[in-house]
Amino acid sequence: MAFANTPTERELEILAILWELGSASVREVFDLMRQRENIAQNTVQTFLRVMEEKGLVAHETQGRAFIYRPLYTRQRVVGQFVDRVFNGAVGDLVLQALQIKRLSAGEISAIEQMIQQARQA
Amino acid sequence: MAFANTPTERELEILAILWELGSASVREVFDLMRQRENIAQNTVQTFLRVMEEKGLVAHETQGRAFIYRPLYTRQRVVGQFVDRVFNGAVGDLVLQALQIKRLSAGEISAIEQMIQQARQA
DNA sequence: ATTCAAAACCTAGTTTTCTAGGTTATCATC
DNA sequence: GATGATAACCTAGAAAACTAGGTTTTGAAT
Repeated sequence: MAFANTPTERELEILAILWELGSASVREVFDLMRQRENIAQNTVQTFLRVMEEKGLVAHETQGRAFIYRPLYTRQRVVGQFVDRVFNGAVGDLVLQALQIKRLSAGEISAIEQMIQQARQA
Repeated sequence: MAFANTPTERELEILAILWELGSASVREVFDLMRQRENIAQNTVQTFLRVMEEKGLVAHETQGRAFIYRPLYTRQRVVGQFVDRVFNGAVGDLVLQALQIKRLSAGEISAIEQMIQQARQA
Protein backbone atom coordinates (compact mmCIF):
# COMPACT_ATOMS: atom_id res chain seq x y z
CA MET A 1 0.00 0.00 0.00
CA ALA A 2 0.97 3.60 -0.62
CA PHE A 3 3.24 2.33 -3.34
CA ALA A 4 2.01 4.10 -6.37
CA ASN A 5 0.52 1.55 -8.63
CA THR A 6 1.26 2.35 -12.24
CA PRO A 7 -1.48 4.50 -13.77
CA THR A 8 -3.97 3.26 -16.33
CA GLU A 9 -4.72 5.11 -19.54
CA ARG A 10 -7.50 7.20 -18.05
CA GLU A 11 -5.54 7.89 -14.94
CA LEU A 12 -2.66 9.09 -17.02
CA GLU A 13 -4.93 11.52 -18.80
CA ILE A 14 -6.05 12.93 -15.48
CA LEU A 15 -2.51 13.10 -14.18
CA ALA A 16 -1.52 15.03 -17.28
CA ILE A 17 -4.10 17.65 -16.43
CA LEU A 18 -2.88 17.90 -12.87
CA TRP A 19 0.71 18.24 -14.04
CA GLU A 20 -0.41 21.05 -16.27
CA LEU A 21 -2.40 22.89 -13.63
CA GLY A 22 -0.33 22.03 -10.62
CA SER A 23 -3.47 21.21 -8.69
CA ALA A 24 -7.16 21.31 -9.41
CA SER A 25 -10.65 20.53 -8.17
CA VAL A 26 -12.74 17.73 -9.63
CA ARG A 27 -14.74 20.37 -11.40
CA GLU A 28 -11.72 21.90 -13.05
CA VAL A 29 -10.43 18.56 -14.26
CA PHE A 30 -13.88 17.70 -15.51
CA ASP A 31 -14.24 21.00 -17.38
CA LEU A 32 -11.05 20.34 -19.30
CA MET A 33 -11.93 16.76 -20.11
CA ARG A 34 -15.44 17.49 -21.31
CA GLN A 35 -14.02 19.79 -23.96
CA ARG A 36 -12.47 16.86 -25.75
CA GLU A 37 -14.74 13.97 -24.86
CA ASN A 38 -17.99 12.83 -23.44
CA ILE A 39 -17.63 12.11 -19.78
CA ALA A 40 -19.57 12.62 -16.56
CA GLN A 41 -18.27 14.60 -13.65
CA ASN A 42 -18.98 11.62 -11.40
CA THR A 43 -16.63 9.53 -13.47
CA VAL A 44 -13.84 11.99 -12.96
CA GLN A 45 -14.57 12.16 -9.28
CA THR A 46 -14.50 8.40 -8.93
CA PHE A 47 -11.21 8.25 -10.72
CA LEU A 48 -9.64 10.82 -8.47
CA ARG A 49 -10.89 9.06 -5.37
CA VAL A 50 -9.49 5.73 -6.53
CA MET A 51 -6.28 7.35 -7.66
CA GLU A 52 -5.83 8.70 -4.19
CA GLU A 53 -6.21 5.21 -2.74
CA LYS A 54 -3.53 4.09 -5.14
CA GLY A 55 -1.26 6.90 -4.08
CA LEU A 56 -1.25 8.61 -7.46
CA VAL A 57 -2.70 11.87 -6.13
CA ALA A 58 -3.46 13.57 -2.84
CA HIS A 59 -6.04 16.15 -1.92
CA GLU A 60 -6.71 18.88 0.53
CA THR A 61 -10.04 20.46 1.25
CA GLN A 62 -10.89 23.98 0.18
CA GLY A 63 -14.38 24.96 1.24
CA ARG A 64 -16.52 21.98 0.28
CA ALA A 65 -14.33 20.95 -2.62
CA PHE A 66 -11.32 18.66 -2.80
CA ILE A 67 -8.25 20.09 -4.45
CA TYR A 68 -6.14 17.34 -5.93
CA ARG A 69 -2.46 17.42 -6.73
CA PRO A 70 -0.38 14.80 -8.48
CA LEU A 71 2.00 12.62 -6.50
CA TYR A 72 3.06 10.40 -9.34
CA THR A 73 5.57 12.33 -11.41
CA ARG A 74 6.11 12.76 -15.12
CA GLN A 75 9.62 11.60 -14.47
CA ARG A 76 8.38 8.21 -13.40
CA VAL A 77 6.08 7.92 -16.35
CA VAL A 78 8.89 8.76 -18.72
CA GLY A 79 11.13 6.29 -16.96
CA GLN A 80 8.65 3.51 -17.43
CA PHE A 81 8.04 4.50 -20.99
CA VAL A 82 11.70 4.38 -21.89
CA ASP A 83 11.98 0.97 -20.30
CA ARG A 84 9.01 -0.40 -22.13
CA VAL A 85 9.57 1.04 -25.53
CA PHE A 86 13.33 1.54 -25.72
CA ASN A 87 14.48 -1.12 -23.37
CA GLY A 88 15.89 1.58 -21.14
CA ALA A 89 17.89 3.37 -23.81
CA VAL A 90 17.25 6.99 -22.92
CA GLY A 91 19.43 8.23 -25.75
CA ASP A 92 17.27 6.45 -28.29
CA LEU A 93 14.17 8.05 -26.87
CA VAL A 94 15.73 11.48 -27.10
CA LEU A 95 16.76 10.87 -30.67
CA GLN A 96 13.27 9.79 -31.65
CA ALA A 97 11.75 12.71 -29.83
CA LEU A 98 14.00 15.19 -31.57
CA GLN A 99 12.82 13.88 -34.91
CA ILE A 100 9.20 14.53 -34.18
CA LYS A 101 9.06 18.20 -34.98
CA ARG A 102 10.87 21.48 -34.99
CA LEU A 103 11.70 22.87 -31.62
CA SER A 104 11.66 26.50 -30.68
CA ALA A 105 14.97 28.31 -30.15
CA GLY A 106 14.27 28.39 -26.44
CA GLU A 107 13.70 24.67 -26.29
CA ILE A 108 16.87 23.98 -28.20
CA SER A 109 19.07 26.02 -25.92
CA ALA A 110 17.46 24.51 -22.84
CA ILE A 111 18.34 21.12 -24.21
CA GLU A 112 21.86 22.22 -25.01
CA GLN A 113 22.38 23.37 -21.46
CA MET A 114 21.10 20.06 -20.26
CA ILE A 115 23.59 18.31 -22.45
CA GLN A 116 26.44 20.44 -21.18
CA GLN A 117 25.62 19.27 -17.71
CA ALA A 118 25.35 15.67 -18.83
CA ARG A 119 28.69 15.90 -20.54
CA GLN A 120 30.44 17.16 -17.44
CA ALA A 121 28.93 14.90 -14.80
CA MET B 1 -9.65 -1.18 -40.81
CA ALA B 2 -6.06 -0.86 -41.96
CA PHE B 3 -5.82 2.21 -39.79
CA ALA B 4 -3.55 1.19 -37.04
CA ASN B 5 -5.53 1.28 -33.90
CA THR B 6 -3.43 2.47 -31.02
CA PRO B 7 -1.77 -0.47 -29.23
CA THR B 8 -2.75 -1.68 -25.77
CA GLU B 9 -0.25 -2.35 -23.04
CA ARG B 10 0.35 -5.95 -23.98
CA GLU B 11 0.51 -5.12 -27.65
CA LEU B 12 3.10 -2.50 -26.93
CA GLU B 13 5.19 -5.05 -25.12
CA ILE B 14 5.08 -7.31 -28.15
CA LEU B 15 5.82 -4.47 -30.51
CA ALA B 16 8.85 -3.60 -28.43
CA ILE B 17 10.19 -7.08 -28.99
CA LEU B 18 9.60 -6.85 -32.71
CA TRP B 19 11.32 -3.48 -32.85
CA GLU B 20 14.25 -5.04 -31.12
CA LEU B 21 14.47 -8.11 -33.31
CA GLY B 22 13.29 -6.58 -36.55
CA SER B 23 11.03 -9.54 -37.12
CA ALA B 24 10.27 -12.76 -35.30
CA SER B 25 8.15 -15.89 -35.14
CA VAL B 26 5.53 -16.41 -32.48
CA ARG B 27 7.89 -18.81 -30.81
CA GLU B 28 10.69 -16.29 -30.63
CA VAL B 29 8.46 -13.62 -29.16
CA PHE B 30 7.08 -16.13 -26.70
CA ASP B 31 10.54 -17.26 -25.63
CA LEU B 32 11.51 -13.72 -24.74
CA MET B 33 8.30 -13.00 -22.89
CA ARG B 34 8.34 -16.17 -20.82
CA GLN B 35 11.68 -15.16 -19.37
CA ARG B 36 10.08 -12.28 -17.54
CA GLU B 37 6.53 -13.45 -16.97
CA ASN B 38 4.10 -16.29 -16.97
CA ILE B 39 2.36 -16.51 -20.29
CA ALA B 40 1.23 -19.17 -22.73
CA GLN B 41 2.43 -19.37 -26.30
CA ASN B 42 -1.18 -19.41 -27.43
CA THR B 43 -1.71 -16.07 -25.81
CA VAL B 44 1.14 -14.57 -27.73
CA GLN B 45 -0.12 -16.09 -30.94
CA THR B 46 -3.60 -14.73 -30.40
CA PHE B 47 -2.19 -11.31 -29.77
CA LEU B 48 -0.17 -11.34 -32.94
CA ARG B 49 -3.14 -12.49 -34.98
CA VAL B 50 -5.34 -9.75 -33.59
CA MET B 51 -2.58 -7.20 -33.95
CA GLU B 52 -2.37 -8.06 -37.60
CA GLU B 53 -6.10 -7.43 -38.01
CA LYS B 54 -5.55 -4.06 -36.40
CA GLY B 55 -2.71 -3.29 -38.75
CA LEU B 56 -0.07 -3.16 -36.05
CA VAL B 57 2.00 -5.97 -37.56
CA ALA B 58 2.23 -8.03 -40.74
CA HIS B 59 3.48 -11.52 -41.33
CA GLU B 60 4.96 -13.67 -44.01
CA THR B 61 5.21 -17.42 -43.97
CA GLN B 62 8.48 -19.23 -43.52
CA GLY B 63 8.04 -22.97 -43.54
CA ARG B 64 5.08 -23.58 -41.29
CA ALA B 65 5.69 -20.56 -39.13
CA PHE B 66 4.55 -16.98 -39.43
CA ILE B 67 7.25 -14.39 -39.23
CA TYR B 68 5.87 -11.14 -37.91
CA ARG B 69 7.25 -7.68 -38.38
CA PRO B 70 6.07 -4.43 -36.83
CA LEU B 71 4.15 -1.92 -38.91
CA TYR B 72 3.39 0.48 -36.14
CA THR B 73 6.50 2.52 -35.45
CA ARG B 74 8.24 3.66 -32.33
CA GLN B 75 7.98 7.12 -33.77
CA ARG B 76 4.20 6.98 -33.58
CA VAL B 77 4.26 5.66 -30.07
CA VAL B 78 6.56 8.44 -28.99
CA GLY B 79 4.38 10.96 -30.75
CA GLN B 80 1.31 9.81 -28.89
CA PHE B 81 3.18 9.72 -25.66
CA VAL B 82 4.37 13.27 -25.96
CA ASP B 83 0.84 14.37 -26.75
CA ARG B 84 -0.63 12.56 -23.81
CA VAL B 85 1.92 13.33 -21.18
CA PHE B 86 3.46 16.62 -22.31
CA ASN B 87 0.61 18.06 -24.23
CA GLY B 88 2.72 17.90 -27.35
CA ALA B 89 5.73 19.68 -25.92
CA VAL B 90 8.56 17.62 -27.35
CA GLY B 91 11.17 19.81 -25.72
CA ASP B 92 9.78 19.04 -22.29
CA LEU B 93 9.93 15.34 -22.98
CA VAL B 94 13.55 15.62 -24.04
CA LEU B 95 14.39 17.57 -20.92
CA GLN B 96 12.78 15.00 -18.69
CA ALA B 97 14.45 12.18 -20.55
CA LEU B 98 17.85 13.77 -20.21
CA GLN B 99 17.40 13.91 -16.46
CA ILE B 100 16.77 10.21 -16.13
CA LYS B 101 20.31 9.02 -16.15
CA ARG B 102 23.79 9.59 -17.43
CA LEU B 103 24.23 9.10 -21.11
CA SER B 104 27.26 7.61 -22.79
CA ALA B 105 29.61 9.91 -24.70
CA GLY B 106 28.34 8.40 -27.94
CA GLU B 107 24.74 9.10 -27.07
CA ILE B 108 25.54 12.66 -26.14
CA SER B 109 27.27 13.46 -29.40
CA ALA B 110 24.50 11.80 -31.40
CA ILE B 111 22.06 14.06 -29.65
CA GLU B 112 24.23 17.10 -30.26
CA GLN B 113 24.31 16.38 -33.96
CA MET B 114 20.57 16.05 -33.93
CA ILE B 115 20.31 19.42 -32.29
CA GLN B 116 22.60 21.03 -34.83
CA GLN B 117 20.21 19.88 -37.50
CA ALA B 118 17.21 21.11 -35.55
CA ARG B 119 18.84 24.48 -35.10
CA GLN B 120 19.44 24.95 -38.78
CA ALA B 121 16.12 23.76 -40.21
C1' DA C 1 -0.11 -42.96 -46.51
C1' DT C 2 0.44 -42.81 -41.52
C1' DT C 3 2.25 -40.82 -37.62
C1' DC C 4 3.92 -37.17 -34.99
C1' DA C 5 5.13 -32.66 -33.65
C1' DA C 6 4.68 -27.91 -34.15
C1' DA C 7 1.97 -24.19 -35.59
C1' DA C 8 -2.27 -21.67 -36.50
C1' DC C 9 -7.23 -20.99 -35.51
C1' DC C 10 -11.34 -20.54 -32.82
C1' DT C 11 -13.69 -19.46 -28.89
C1' DA C 12 -15.20 -18.86 -24.37
C1' DG C 13 -14.12 -17.41 -20.15
C1' DT C 14 -11.68 -14.13 -16.52
C1' DT C 15 -9.90 -10.00 -15.08
C1' DT C 16 -9.26 -5.20 -15.31
C1' DT C 17 -10.73 -0.79 -16.51
C1' DC C 18 -14.10 2.44 -17.18
C1' DT C 19 -18.59 4.56 -16.45
C1' DA C 20 -22.16 7.08 -14.30
C1' DG C 21 -26.60 6.66 -11.65
C1' DG C 22 -28.61 7.16 -7.13
C1' DT C 23 -27.62 8.51 -2.35
C1' DT C 24 -25.75 11.05 1.30
C1' DA C 25 -23.28 14.96 3.27
C1' DT C 26 -22.19 19.88 3.49
C1' DC C 27 -22.96 24.59 3.54
C1' DA C 28 -24.89 28.94 2.26
C1' DT C 29 -29.35 31.55 2.04
C1' DC C 30 -33.78 32.55 3.31
C1' DG D 1 -34.31 25.10 10.68
C1' DA D 2 -36.06 24.44 5.81
C1' DT D 3 -34.51 24.74 0.93
C1' DG D 4 -31.54 24.39 -2.71
C1' DA D 5 -27.29 23.72 -4.82
C1' DT D 6 -22.92 21.58 -5.10
C1' DA D 7 -19.84 18.09 -3.84
C1' DA D 8 -18.41 13.57 -2.21
C1' DC D 9 -19.50 8.56 -1.64
C1' DC D 10 -21.14 4.05 -2.90
C1' DT D 11 -22.17 0.69 -6.02
C1' DA D 12 -23.29 -2.10 -9.80
C1' DG D 13 -23.07 -2.79 -14.51
C1' DA D 14 -20.77 -2.27 -19.26
C1' DA D 15 -16.84 -2.37 -22.06
C1' DA D 16 -12.24 -3.52 -23.12
C1' DA D 17 -8.23 -6.19 -22.49
C1' DC D 18 -6.20 -10.35 -21.53
C1' DT D 19 -5.76 -15.38 -21.26
C1' DA D 20 -5.24 -19.98 -22.67
C1' DG D 21 -7.70 -24.51 -23.61
C1' DG D 22 -9.26 -27.49 -27.26
C1' DT D 23 -9.36 -28.19 -32.30
C1' DT D 24 -7.68 -28.16 -36.81
C1' DT D 25 -4.06 -27.75 -40.15
C1' DT D 26 0.44 -28.46 -41.91
C1' DG D 27 4.48 -30.66 -43.24
C1' DA D 28 8.37 -33.56 -42.25
C1' DA D 29 9.85 -38.29 -41.12
C1' DT D 30 8.89 -43.05 -41.13
